[in-house]
Amino acid sequence: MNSRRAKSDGDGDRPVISRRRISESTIRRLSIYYRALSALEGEGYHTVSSKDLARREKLTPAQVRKDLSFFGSFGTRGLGYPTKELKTRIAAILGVDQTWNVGLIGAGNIGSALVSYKEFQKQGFVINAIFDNDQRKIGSNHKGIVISDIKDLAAEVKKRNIQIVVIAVPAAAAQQACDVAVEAGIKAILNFAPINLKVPNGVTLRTENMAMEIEYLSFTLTNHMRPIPT
Amino acid sequence: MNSRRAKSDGDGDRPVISRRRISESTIRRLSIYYRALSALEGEGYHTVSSKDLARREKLTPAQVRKDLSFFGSFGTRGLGYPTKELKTRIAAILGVDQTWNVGLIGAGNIGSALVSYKEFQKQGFVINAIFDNDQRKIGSNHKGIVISDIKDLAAEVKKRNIQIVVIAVPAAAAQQACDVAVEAGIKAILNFAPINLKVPNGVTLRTENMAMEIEYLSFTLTNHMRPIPT
DNA sequence: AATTGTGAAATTGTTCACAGCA
DNA sequence: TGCTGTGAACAATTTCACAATT
Repeated sequence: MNSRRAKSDGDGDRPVISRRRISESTIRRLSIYYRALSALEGEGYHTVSSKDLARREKLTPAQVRKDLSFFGSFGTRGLGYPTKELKTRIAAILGVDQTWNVGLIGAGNIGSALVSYKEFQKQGFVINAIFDNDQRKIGSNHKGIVISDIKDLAAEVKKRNIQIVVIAVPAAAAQQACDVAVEAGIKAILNFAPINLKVPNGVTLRTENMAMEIEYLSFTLTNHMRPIPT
Repeated sequence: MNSRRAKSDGDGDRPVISRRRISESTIRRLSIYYRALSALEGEGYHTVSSKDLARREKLTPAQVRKDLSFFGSFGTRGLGYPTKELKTRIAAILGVDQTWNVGLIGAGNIGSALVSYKEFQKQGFVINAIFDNDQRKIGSNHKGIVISDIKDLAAEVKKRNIQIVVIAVPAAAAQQACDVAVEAGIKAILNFAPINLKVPNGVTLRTENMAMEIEYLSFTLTNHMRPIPT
């Protein structure tokens, strides 16, 4: 049943997920499936086929099945996937079946927007600490969260068991903020500054570069191109 | 020197850029090179090699050369690329050598943050219209830009020659906002709502999904994985 | 001596196509 | 019959490796 052939991945044992390295695109699509399943569940579908998911998200059915197959066999031949259960499984794979404590560095425009961003909260990402280096902001209260001095980051990370740090400071200050987070033992960083940060091995960094996306649009407009299907 | 050699798109001749389809990843990296070159120029480098660029952005030299080669031969063997000129060339390719008029739909948290986002302005993306459907917001002034009723979007698009629309409304309202933009003739849309929007052929849509990025982090933390190099 | 530009090779990712099951 | 799960075929992307050039 569980076609999981435990595999060794270098040396020791290796988990569930593996033998083959899961690609970044597969993980991204898992997020997509998760959101689609939430919607489908709300629409009353008890069962969903790879075709349904594919049509809804503009992918191919084979792609959906292949992605899911890396993690196990969740479907029933002839029937499809049980909506609710598949959603639960994907939530477990993505780790959104738990709460993550998130620290935010930077209480500026983007930072403020993120504190109110519903989608984070809905998925269990709870911002419970905000850091800044502006003395005028420190000590003040933002949506019920006190803004701390970035100097106290390590202490707060420990005290509040913060696992993820979001960087929302200007580009010039971003590497320093990143270093502070790494120094405090953080292993996952989401960066909104338009700059390539350096992190040591073992720390996962994702950079959300909004300028890059709008430049892509400008490229297609400039070159009269048909959009490259995403 | 607008090096844009007009091209027909389907049968006839094909431009500079092309004959081979430029991949999305190449375009993204062009944005990266552009930013790196701006920095290098500021640091006083007159010349830069593919190796320099690669090291700086954690890519391979071959990748840099291959990407650039799709658009022409900008370098000198033995020497490298002229920093300033390469930057100018890439700016022309990306279309950031001109000003783009951007309309923003949604005057909420994310929308407000975008209006103040320096990186957009720096690259020539000027938000000069804001739309909302909340009567309390309409008519008020946000950073010098009057908030208009979304009903007037088509008229404003025409009047202000708006070429790009940014959607920053809740997921439930996003498709409708998108339809309005498409109806007004917009060909490039940047969407911040966590939902897969439908657009007709000929319209380029990019979706910036912040939840997806943080879920990726949660995945790596959950699975004790080494980060997949980006 | 150094570095580009680029075919060819290697790798990675996607789609096909079909056996296996419900 | 319908749809999953998956190896094999195919396609796209990246890296290699080297001739060309300064």
